[in-house]
Order: sequence, then structure tokens, then C-alpha cells
Amino acid sequence: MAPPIKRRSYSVRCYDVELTLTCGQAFRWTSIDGAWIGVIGDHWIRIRQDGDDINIETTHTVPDWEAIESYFQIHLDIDSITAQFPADQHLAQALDMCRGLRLLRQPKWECLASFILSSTKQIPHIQKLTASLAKEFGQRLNVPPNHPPAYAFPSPETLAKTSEDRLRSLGLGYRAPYLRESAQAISNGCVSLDKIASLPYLQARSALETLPGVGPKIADCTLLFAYGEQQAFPIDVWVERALTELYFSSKKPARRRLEAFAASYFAPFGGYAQQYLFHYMRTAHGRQRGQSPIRDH
DNA sequence: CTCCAGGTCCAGA
DNA sequence: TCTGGACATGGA
Repeated sequence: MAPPIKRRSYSVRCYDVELTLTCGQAFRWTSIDGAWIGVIGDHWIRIRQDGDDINIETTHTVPDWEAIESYFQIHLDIDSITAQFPADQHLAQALDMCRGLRLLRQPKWECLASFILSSTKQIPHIQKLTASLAKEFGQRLNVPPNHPPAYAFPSPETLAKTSEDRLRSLGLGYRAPYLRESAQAISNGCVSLDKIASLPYLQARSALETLPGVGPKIADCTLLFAYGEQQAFPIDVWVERALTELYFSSKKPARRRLEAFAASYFAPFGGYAQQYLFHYMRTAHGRQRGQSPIRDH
């Protein structure tokens, strides 16, 4: 029997669903007929936007709407955050280009694992890797009739038991042992992703960095996109470029100086500022400078 | 063929 | 502490 679809609608200002789901914080959403299909936890989700109206559907028989609303941060007052940004022409330009870009609140393990795979990979390829992992090792989920299959993200326990060779055969490359050993550390209790949630920011970051393949950047991505830690400020190649060019007059400062600057200058909502600078750099600004991997056709 | 991608780790100054 | 190279793979 096909599961019935449950549905809720929301009226949300300044929310761009497509931009939010494609800007490089989550990797498993795909567009079909103007809607976005994805998975939250163990459940198939479809989200469709028409102006300020956002419509969410799920095949879950007893939907946890609170969890879904939390994932999308439906109730966040974005203006109260951007209003506290420093008065700054660069950030204002970035903000202008990122209207409606929201930070999600993703499941911790899926987010962490996805970013372990992200090392020196472009976003489309991270999408392929996470899709392969889910299809190969994830639980198959209920979907509406005549829809492509959907899979939960595989648990730490499952991936801990998977051989490195098997993971390499999916194209993970040198990331295979990182993912496997991190999964082992979590499944055997050495690291608790839930307990980390109650730690102060810097301690939480250190705790995540004890995992193999997890350095400051991936720890910050996880804290920002899964834990909602607004102090986290992931510095990747794009953000480093943005900070260097916009705030340090193109003289490349030491990593520690960049971190210290970002932590104080953008506080207390560095996370949002970071994501805007990242997107800004990857699109308009990066293209003008001819440094972007995004090419015109 | 070359260069680069939402990095991390390790060795050697 | 800081820097350079290795590490896999795919796309432009």
C-alpha cells in the first residue's frame, strides 16, 4: 500500500528554498518538477516554494513537524540577524546577492560525514559521493508511487563495519579511511556527537577535531550546519580569498590572524556572514576576477 | 596535458 | 608555530 502524503504549508518571508538547498551546506536535495526532493533523517521530504508560501510534504505516517521545521529553520527571524552585521560595503553586497539564503539545521552525523568527503572536492562531486553512499548502505525509504527511490544516510554503525576497499570503490579516495575511522569512533562511543552539543564552541570544535579527517574547517562546517553554532566560521579556499581580498588588501595573512579577525569582526553571527561571503565569492565576485570554477557556456 | 576543488596530516625547518 | 607535499578523483 502506498503511504499517504502528509502536508503542511508555511508563510515565510525572505526564504529562498532553492538557494538554501544548493549553496553547498547540504548535498542530497534534487529538483523535480519545480519541487525539491530530499531526506531528513529516515523520511522522504518534498518541499515546494511559491513566493512566500512554502509547502512541505512527507510520507512519514506520523510526521515530526517540529523536526522538519527545525531542519529548515522555518521560524527563524533572519532580519534580527542581518541587522547585527557590521556596517560594511562588502558584506552588504554579499548580503544583497544572498537574499533568502538560510542556514539549515541538519542531522549531525550526515553533515559531518558529508564534509569529511568534501575535502578538495567540488560541490557536484560531493553530491555524487553522498548519493552513492546512501544508495549503497542506507535504508530504503517509503516514497510516493512512481517516484525514484530514496535512502536514509547510512549510520555510523553501518559505515564502521564497511571495508575501506568497498568505500574506495565508490570513489571516496583517501577520504575512505577518514570516514570509516570516524564512524568507528562514534559508533563505539569514543566520541558522542550529541554530547558535543552541550559544549562551548571551542571545546566542541576540539572534540570534533579528534576525529580522523576532521580539521578546523570541517569541524566548523559541522558546528554551523548541524549544531546551529553561530560562532562557527568555516574558512575554506573561497572564504580565505574573500577575507584576504576584502579586508586585508590582498596581502595573505596567517591563518590565525584570519580566524581572530573573523571571530571578532562578524560576531555574534559570523556563521551567516561566512555563508554569504562564500556564496558571493563563488558567484559574482569570483567570476569577475576570473577565478571561479563556475564557467559560462 | 594541466589545474583545481567547501582539507587534513605529517615531516622538516 | 609555519610551510610544503602527499593524498584520490573527476571535471573544465
